[in-house]
Amino acid sequence: MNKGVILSIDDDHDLQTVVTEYLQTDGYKVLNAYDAESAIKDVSAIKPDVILLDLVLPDGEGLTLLPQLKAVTSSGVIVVSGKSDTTEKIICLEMGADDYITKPFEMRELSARIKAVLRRTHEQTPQNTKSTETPKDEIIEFGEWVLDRAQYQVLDKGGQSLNFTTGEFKLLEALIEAPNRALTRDHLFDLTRDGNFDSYDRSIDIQIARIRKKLDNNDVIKTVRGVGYMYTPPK
Amino acid sequence: MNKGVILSIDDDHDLQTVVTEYLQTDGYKVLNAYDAESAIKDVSAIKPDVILLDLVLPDGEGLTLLPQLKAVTSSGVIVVSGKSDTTEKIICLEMGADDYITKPFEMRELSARIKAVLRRTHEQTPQNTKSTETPKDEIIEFGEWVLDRAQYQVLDKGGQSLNFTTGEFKLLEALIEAPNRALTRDHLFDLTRDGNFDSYDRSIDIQIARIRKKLDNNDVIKTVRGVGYMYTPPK
DNA sequence: ATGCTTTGTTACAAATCAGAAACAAAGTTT
DNA sequence: AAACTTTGTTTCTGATTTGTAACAAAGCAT
Repeated sequence: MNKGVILSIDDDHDLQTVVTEYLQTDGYKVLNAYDAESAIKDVSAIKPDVILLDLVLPDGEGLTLLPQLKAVTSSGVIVVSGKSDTTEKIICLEMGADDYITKPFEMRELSARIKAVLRRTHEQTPQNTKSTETPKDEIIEFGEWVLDRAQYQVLDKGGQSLNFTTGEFKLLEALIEAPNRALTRDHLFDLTRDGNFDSYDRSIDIQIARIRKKLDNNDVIKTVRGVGYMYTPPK
Repeated sequence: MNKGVILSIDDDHDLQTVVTEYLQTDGYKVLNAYDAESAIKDVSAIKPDVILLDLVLPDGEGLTLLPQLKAVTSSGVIVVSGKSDTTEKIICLEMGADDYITKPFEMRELSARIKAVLRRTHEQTPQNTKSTETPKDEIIEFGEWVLDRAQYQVLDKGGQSLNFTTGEFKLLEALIEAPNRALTRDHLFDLTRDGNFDSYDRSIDIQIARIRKKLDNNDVIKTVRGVGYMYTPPK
């Protein structure tokens, strides 16, 4: 079985080995590149289905490689980065990356993401049905607001931006993705940031308060005492 | 808070001690096993949420234990190994391990991985005590009421919330999950809170009384004299 | 019945929880 | 470096939740 061709561009040979072996047993053909120059060559030669791009490359910034790659091929690109920095993530996604994964990651997660990217990139090109269809909702409307995932923004229906910070955005997104379900602070913490949650941490509470304020103190986010918070679709 | 039950299978008693103490202060219940035989017994008896499996065990290879464990339970398994060998790691993951950690490791890392595994395994099987019923038993109807686990609420059939506190909710949930079975106060205490139950503690009684009141003094919760309480499905 | 034990009820006190505000720390931009 | 943004900490406060104590009621045995 060949599920697809993957080009892994990474300076870190150990990681390369692990990733390659795993993905091969998982049914993919895997090719390796260790620097930008050979990567570009490989890409135009073989047109892989998915490209794994580590941002730390020997011959310069991997970030500059991203647009070059997108120029030569329509492959899906998953950026691999050591930083779990959200702004970098956004930059990458804006530059055309299809997904973003931070080290250290688990092979299964990588595999799942590859599968997802493959599905998305292949959905766009099978015949000409309707190219307007998006696999995942980029925009979620709720009440008088709109959550725009493409731009990481929350807007009111007039199109006015509500100046959500990234942290606030992610938290709201996490809540909205599980409507009518009470999520613990611990869980919300997990979903929106790295690190460990300890029970005296009130930061989620604060952020909820800030979100509520920006949403005009509407009660879309209910507090579930002793548990956490819950989003309830308005109207 | 009880975040979950962990079974640590390890020959190395010193490591066991350190790990156990740390995880307990971290909010988990931790059980120990020192060889394959007792491990299997323990697993089928208690169905832990996560299993820590050290590959070096006295009575043979721990690796052969892995599939046996997966056969008896759906617990997440984290393999602990002295070798940082990648192929071994892959083998473990292919055999069904959910994660892999190499010695020496930091407690915080272990904790983070446990949390991640818990999250994943619980996403797959959300509270599946009865595996024969619907996979998502988020809502349990009983008599004229509904127990909604997603929202941590008890409602009447009209959809009106009965304002259960989280403590009351958990207690009712514990009872309902074991219908027609008398549960001791001790057990109920264990199921719903942390700390030690002492025999003069009447708090369970009080909470039962409050639940009954909110359920309109119906007799869904029967008292079993000298033992504790029992939920009997109405109608 | 008569004690004795167990459970239910009530009132009250203690503990816990979440919101708000003010402030501090960290990260960005200029 | 200075100004600004974003995020987290601390403290205070009111409200809810929970536990304790005392007593009443019910169950059980003789």
